[in-house]
Amino acid sequence: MAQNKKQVEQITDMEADFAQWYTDVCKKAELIDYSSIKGMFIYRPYGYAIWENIQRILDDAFKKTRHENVYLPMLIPESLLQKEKDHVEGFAPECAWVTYGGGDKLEERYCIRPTSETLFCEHYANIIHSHRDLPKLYNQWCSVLRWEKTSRPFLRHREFLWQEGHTMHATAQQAMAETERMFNIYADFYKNVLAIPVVKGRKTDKEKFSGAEATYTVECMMHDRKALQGGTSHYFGDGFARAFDITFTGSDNQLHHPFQTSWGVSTRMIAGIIMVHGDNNGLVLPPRVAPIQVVVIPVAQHKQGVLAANQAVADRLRAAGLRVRMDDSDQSPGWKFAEYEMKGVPLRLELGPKDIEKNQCVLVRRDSGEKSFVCLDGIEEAVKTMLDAIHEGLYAKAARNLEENTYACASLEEVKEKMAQRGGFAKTMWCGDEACEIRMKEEAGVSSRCIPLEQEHLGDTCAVCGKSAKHMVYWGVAY
RNA sequence: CCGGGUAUAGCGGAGUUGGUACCGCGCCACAUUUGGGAUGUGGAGAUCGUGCGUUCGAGUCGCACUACUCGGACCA
Repeated sequence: MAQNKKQVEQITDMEADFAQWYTDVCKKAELIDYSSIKGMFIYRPYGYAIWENIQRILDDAFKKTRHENVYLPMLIPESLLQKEKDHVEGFAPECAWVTYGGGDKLEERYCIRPTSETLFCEHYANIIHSHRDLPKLYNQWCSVLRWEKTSRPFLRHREFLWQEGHTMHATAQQAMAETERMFNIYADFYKNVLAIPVVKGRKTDKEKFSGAEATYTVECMMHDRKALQGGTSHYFGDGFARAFDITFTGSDNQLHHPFQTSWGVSTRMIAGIIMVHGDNNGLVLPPRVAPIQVVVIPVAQHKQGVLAANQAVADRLRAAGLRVRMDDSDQSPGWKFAEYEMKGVPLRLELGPKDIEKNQCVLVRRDSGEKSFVCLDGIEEAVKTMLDAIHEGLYAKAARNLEENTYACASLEEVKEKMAQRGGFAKTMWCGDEACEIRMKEEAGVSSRCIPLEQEHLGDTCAVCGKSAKHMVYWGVAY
């Protein structure tokens, strides 16, 4: 049987070519397919199911914090987009435009939304009149379009799926609290659902969202030690409210501008899952978003009673609330083992005649390959316990990668040298000057990832210019 | 957007000095199998990425375009 190994579609080793490994996993785990337009990807059922699980869990969290879902138009008139100067400068270069309606050229062209701040503002201006109308806590699940020059599955699409929360508040303090609250929901989601450790921090002015006063970010480290921005939460102050003339009458009977936030995560999260947890056998999915948590594989399924026994176990696990697939197709067991490993199913349950005799089954963990014989009595609890253990194991492994590849540097020279050797995150002191940030990019090839909330005192002077330091900053090469 | 590479059946490849295409896997049928990608026999599947051009004749030569891919620049 081993001789047939070469007949199987292989995944490039990540050590040999990480980018190629990533592309192979996306295609071979059947997450994605290409369409005929560059950067426009097809989310296949297995890939989309991951997104559905992410959506469901996040949406529950949003609802618990009293957010409401809405749906706004996909087209934005050019004049509306241009109302906030920084915002339009940030997004106009990558907009796609609709210029014809039917056979007629339009009087004004419409941008296909790259993000919906302007639409939300236009709407909020109509519906917010009194302090009693606040806060407004809206969220939208939709796709957005940005005409990217280069594209890669999940990492950079021209059209991608996301959620964008847009909220309005009576005071700056309330808006700031909302920015932090959603930021924390993202960080918790990464840890508790995706098993991905994050660095929580604030973006520098250079890196923050076009039009925002402050941008908070969760930064993740991939297996190749490059950074991926996992989600952002923005505080807008009242800048947009002023630009869009949104006002409300306060309890003091005076007219005020409300304060605003926006926050979002996208299908890019899936890229993070792949590159944090995956290995040379393919995808490794964290159990809480895995479309299939347990795959049940009958062994010697032609034999009397085997299928029925497998069906019974699968039914019991489903009844216990688990996502289960039983594969009774006529492929050989070995083929199925390899197939579901490539697809990253966290746990495999094998059940054959010998097991049935002993009232047991075989459980095999995807993350470690560890195999154990487990009694069928109480199998539901055993499986749940093991899925939790897998989650913890994945998190611990990713946390180790993050920790081992984050290091302090005292000078630009040191950042340059260490970054070339090992990548990862370099942490240094920084004066707060954009010029130093630009030099860091030009000479060491890294951008500032964030100013971590948890600051460390590494010294008194900026690693670039030697002037008095204001913050400790993380630097890295980002996707 | 800049630079390198690639495009032949679902996938991976071969295709000579230009003559309408071959192999392995996969797919379909049947039989034997079934605890790590099973075996045999038979069968189906391609206007060679798209468009122009050269030629009696183009998978093969030329030009353009598109897409993929790697690197860089740009960008949330």
